[in-house]
Amino acid sequence: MSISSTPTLQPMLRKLSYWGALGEADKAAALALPFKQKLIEAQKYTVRDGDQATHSCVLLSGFAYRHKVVGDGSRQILSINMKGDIVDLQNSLLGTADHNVQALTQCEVAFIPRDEIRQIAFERPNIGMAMWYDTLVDGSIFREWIANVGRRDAHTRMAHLLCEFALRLKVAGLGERDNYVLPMTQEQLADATGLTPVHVNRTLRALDEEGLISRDKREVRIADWKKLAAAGDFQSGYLHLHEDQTVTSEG
Amino acid sequence: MSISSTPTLQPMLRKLSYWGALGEADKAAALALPFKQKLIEAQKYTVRDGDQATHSCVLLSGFAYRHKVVGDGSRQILSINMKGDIVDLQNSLLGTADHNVQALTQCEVAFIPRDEIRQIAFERPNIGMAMWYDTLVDGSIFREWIANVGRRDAHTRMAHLLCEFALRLKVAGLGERDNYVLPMTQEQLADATGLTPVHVNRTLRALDEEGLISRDKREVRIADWKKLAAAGDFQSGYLHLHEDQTVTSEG
DNA sequence: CGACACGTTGATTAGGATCAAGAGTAGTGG
DNA sequence: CCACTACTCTTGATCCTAATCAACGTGTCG
Repeated sequence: MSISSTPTLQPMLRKLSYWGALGEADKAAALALPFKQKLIEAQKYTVRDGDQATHSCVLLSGFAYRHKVVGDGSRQILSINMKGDIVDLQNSLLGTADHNVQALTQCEVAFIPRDEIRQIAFERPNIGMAMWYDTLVDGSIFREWIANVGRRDAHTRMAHLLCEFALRLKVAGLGERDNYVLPMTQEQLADATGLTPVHVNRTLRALDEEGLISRDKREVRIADWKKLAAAGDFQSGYLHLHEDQTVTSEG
Repeated sequence: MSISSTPTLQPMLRKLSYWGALGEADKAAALALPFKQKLIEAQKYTVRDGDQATHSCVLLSGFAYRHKVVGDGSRQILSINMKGDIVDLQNSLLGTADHNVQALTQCEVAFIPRDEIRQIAFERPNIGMAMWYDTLVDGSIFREWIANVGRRDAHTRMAHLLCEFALRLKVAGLGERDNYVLPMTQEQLADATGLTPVHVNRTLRALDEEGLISRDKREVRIADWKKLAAAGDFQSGYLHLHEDQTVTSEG
């Protein structure tokens, strides 16, 4: 199953270290966690709503997303996950998955047994706190998304999403704040924003025509960060990033 | 500051015990946590977006809600909290509050220092896991709310909210599943569902006229649970309740 | 009894959904 | 190598759900 020559949980460690300082012993213990690595094709599920989860998935490369399907068959995307994310720490600790996890692009995923996660979390409080913190930041982003789909109009909503991606991709080392590739179709953007694909298309065009962004395929170029952040009612506090990365209203 | 003759964190302990078995020593340690008790009047804030949080609030009685205010001034309610809830474990652990916490009714609130929470969580893994679990269930409810405001129409959305309250109030020992008092104005229901007060009013009337619920002031009576759950696309899994309380589609 | 918050209802508007169709673009197989 | 296919993106026309605007009723409390 292993793909790369030196499979490693390094991306996860990077993320955890971001949330809280870890000692050398912590880092060694985290890297020593047992895992199975798999290559997941785009569109494949790694977790399905209702599954009894026994493992957590760490994204080593690629993008994944979590979503729910409601009664009439329409889909709501709940979050986008990228390199280093411990996708689904939630599902695995809660036992029963309450949503789906699906590969957005081809992904390398490390599966870590649930019990190993629990154990290291309590044997090594620094790691435990970083993991808890990670799930709390996840929760914070969910709250922002509730406000986004609940109370912002389509134009503001899209601008907000583009700003969030910009910062998160930058922090993950996957792009520049003002220039990145969005690995999603407009249909997926629609499912993330609670809009229709047609309206996403028009909203993006509007943002483009206003000079806030420019697009080439799925590459997004942010012409004026301050203006886009203002248009998107975006304040980065909810991402709980370190100060030097909270480039919200400043250049 | 103490109000009742025997101030106690018992409601919090009840909630934590619900998520995971605690030993006698765990329970004693939890009840021995230092706290300041205050009586909070309805509409008063206990936490404001942006605050540097130093304490967690435990609701000993009454109802509170968490919300965000977006750029155009409109408000999105993120969750309703009730007796026993450790409102804002998130904000206090993350350090900076990313949303507001406001009393819905008059509340008795116990404020526990943040460091005491962290300490007990790692000294007593059972308690730590229960707290983590609690924040994870919170996250699960947020995810469901994203789907609710993002992809369900007003009728379904309201029915879903009424079902959620029914179960949560019952589990908290504050009402019957088929008959409870909803301590919210229609304006607040609107802010929870991403609708307008006028449309909430009409939607409630529609549910009433269809015979799914009946109302008297703010008392809600659910005429036919199965029908309401079906109308609300409600499946209780996301609440992560124990099996005997997952009365979703059955009687 | 007056003030005020909350609930209710009607009339009209608007933001976004839906329906429909054509234009890239990439992959596939003969 | 090119036709075929399928997916994504784009645009136009129309419809509909929920928002907005407005007014009145009801209950409560000082």
